[in-house]
Amino acid sequence: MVEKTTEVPATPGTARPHQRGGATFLLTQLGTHAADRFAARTAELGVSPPQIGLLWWLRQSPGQSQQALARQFNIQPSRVVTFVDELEEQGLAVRGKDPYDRRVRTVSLTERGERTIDAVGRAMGEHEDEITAPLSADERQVLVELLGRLAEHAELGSGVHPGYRNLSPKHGR
Amino acid sequence: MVEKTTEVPATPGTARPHQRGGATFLLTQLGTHAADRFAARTAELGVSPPQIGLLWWLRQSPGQSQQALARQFNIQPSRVVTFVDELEEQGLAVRGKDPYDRRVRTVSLTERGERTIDAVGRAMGEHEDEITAPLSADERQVLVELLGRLAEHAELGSGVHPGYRNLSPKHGR
DNA sequence: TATTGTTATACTCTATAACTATA
DNA sequence: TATAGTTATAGAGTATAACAATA
Repeated sequence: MVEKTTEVPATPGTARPHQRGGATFLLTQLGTHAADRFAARTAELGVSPPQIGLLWWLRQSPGQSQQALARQFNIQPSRVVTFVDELEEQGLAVRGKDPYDRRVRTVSLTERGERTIDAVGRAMGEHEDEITAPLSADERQVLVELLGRLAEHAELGSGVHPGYRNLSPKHGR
Repeated sequence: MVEKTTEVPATPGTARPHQRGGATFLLTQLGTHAADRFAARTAELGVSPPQIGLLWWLRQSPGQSQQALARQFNIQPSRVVTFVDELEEQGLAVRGKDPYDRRVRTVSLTERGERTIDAVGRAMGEHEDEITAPLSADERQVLVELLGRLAEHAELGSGVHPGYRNLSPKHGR
């Protein structure tokens, strides 16, 4: 797969009845919007949000094995293979060999991958500015503080990626 | 399809690099979490979030044609057929005939559908309380005010359902 | 000819299970 | 026997197109 669709898939799971006002409704609405806009912005750089997650992690922890990546993002090893295949085809990452264990394939960024993730970092800054544009600096700080307390209460780890959740322990049904 | 999985599907579109602090990251994280919890809570009532959207709308606007529902939620008419099929199988809604146009099938709630959507309404209240538990009443008001301004700036309509977005005008790719 | 509802088909994404090569 | 990587298969979910009945 050389190209990859970068739109956020239709997620009926986030549907909600018509109701304004509630903080949770606004959170769902804005969270979806923010993810959409981020995907649209970074699509111009040729990378999708899940790819970005991997690139970001590889920049600070290069040479990881694919198993380590699967554990880090809590996804199936077979998905890692697909993602890394894509990144290699796009020239953003390369697989290497572990000299001590010939089973493992290490993954590192190429120079182009470095440049791309740098550009993504700049896009993230612009994205943050775009989303929080109507707020003053003080108000942004208040918002971050309130949202941070909600996240802490929800026990969302600081580095938890909603897109990489493991769906195995299904609820309901 | 008698039963329906109610988990939020894996949405790599919401993935984000490891970064705390940013308001947009928190919004995505919390929005996803809120949608997950809502789906888990209402799964006990036997309905999924997209079904809830339809039931909610049908309560206040009963007897809608399926075409009207498709326009209202900005989804394909064929999806409406599937959703209404499910609701009928679960005994939550019934199709009727339009006496003036024999092509259209109207959709209305059954008594059981009414009771279910009432229960969903109560669950929404509990859900709101759960998510905003760590905030005082004043703080909740501030949060809603700030989020409301972000939503207004993003031009998100008050009744826009992120889960029912039409994906046709694709961006990127 | 256009519209409503429906069915059929294809495509994407993902989870699971098999398979290989090493250890 | 266990583990890393890979490939193959199957299952949701959804978009698109084709179709029948009616206007």
